Amino acid sequence: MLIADARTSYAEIGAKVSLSAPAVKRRVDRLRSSGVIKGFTTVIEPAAVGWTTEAFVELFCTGRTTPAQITVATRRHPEVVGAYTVSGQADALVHLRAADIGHLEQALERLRAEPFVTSTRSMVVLSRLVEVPTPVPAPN
Amino acid sequence: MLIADARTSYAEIGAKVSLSAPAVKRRVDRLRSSGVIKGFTTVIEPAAVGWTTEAFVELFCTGRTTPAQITVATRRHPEVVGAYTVSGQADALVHLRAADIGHLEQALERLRAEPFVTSTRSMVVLSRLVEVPTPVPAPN
DNA sequence: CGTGAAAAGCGGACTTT
DNA sequence: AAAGTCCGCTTTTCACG
Repeated sequence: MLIADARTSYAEIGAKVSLSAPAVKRRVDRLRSSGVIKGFTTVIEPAAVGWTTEAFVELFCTGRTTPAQITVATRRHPEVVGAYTVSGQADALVHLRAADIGHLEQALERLRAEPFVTSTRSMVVLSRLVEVPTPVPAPN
Repeated sequence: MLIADARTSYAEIGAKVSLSAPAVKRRVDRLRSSGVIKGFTTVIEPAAVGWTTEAFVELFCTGRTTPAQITVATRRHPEVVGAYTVSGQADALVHLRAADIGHLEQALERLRAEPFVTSTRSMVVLSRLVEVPTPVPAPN
């Protein structure tokens, strides 16, 4: 219920699971401190705040590039909203969000300038078909 | 502030921006109805709920495959947490989350069985380096 | 947009199971 | 160890100016 709406009251959750509001709060607190719940966020429509362009970029890196290096490098670029080391030909996959194509090009140029990047392969997103904010665990 | 913590009180936000709590609520309500704010969610650690494997899969499709077709097909698979039509060799990029490699293999098999899929190219995620839940608009 | 007031929700302390 | 109850305090949400 908190995935569907992070502002759901403890009493309302309690009504669904037959628990008192304080009991629900204690459980949520426990989920937070045990790291299951990482936090509560707001889902924004990127286009509504001027971010209309999105791309996935495969990174090909020099022989001894560590994941840590890629992490610190990609974090420097505000356009990076996701980065993963992957199996396959590429070493990493980077998810970029930019204001427009010009901005994307510029961000990509900066990314390619990183010393360990040997080449890249870009996929510009034409349309977002599906995007689940949080993976919902299968209900029992 | 609601991106950083969706449960921040209106009074606290108001203190930061010099506005009364009701004024903040009215603005948030307006952002919701205008579609800027799509909702409030909880960020879960997938591994904590048993989803330890992740992959990005490029989809190569038959000549006349529509985005709508890909949308309905991918939505049928609960492992799909993201899907995008893209420029480049591939027609679409699909983000999958599964319990383990076996589950991922099975999900991939099901995806490949879709009639319009001619071939796929998978990148299994080795480690998640960066993941921003919501793209934070640059502060002025 | 601010104010003030009513209703709802939160988060302790304490008791019970 | 975890749930329930009680209760003061905060937050939400409304009507009004």
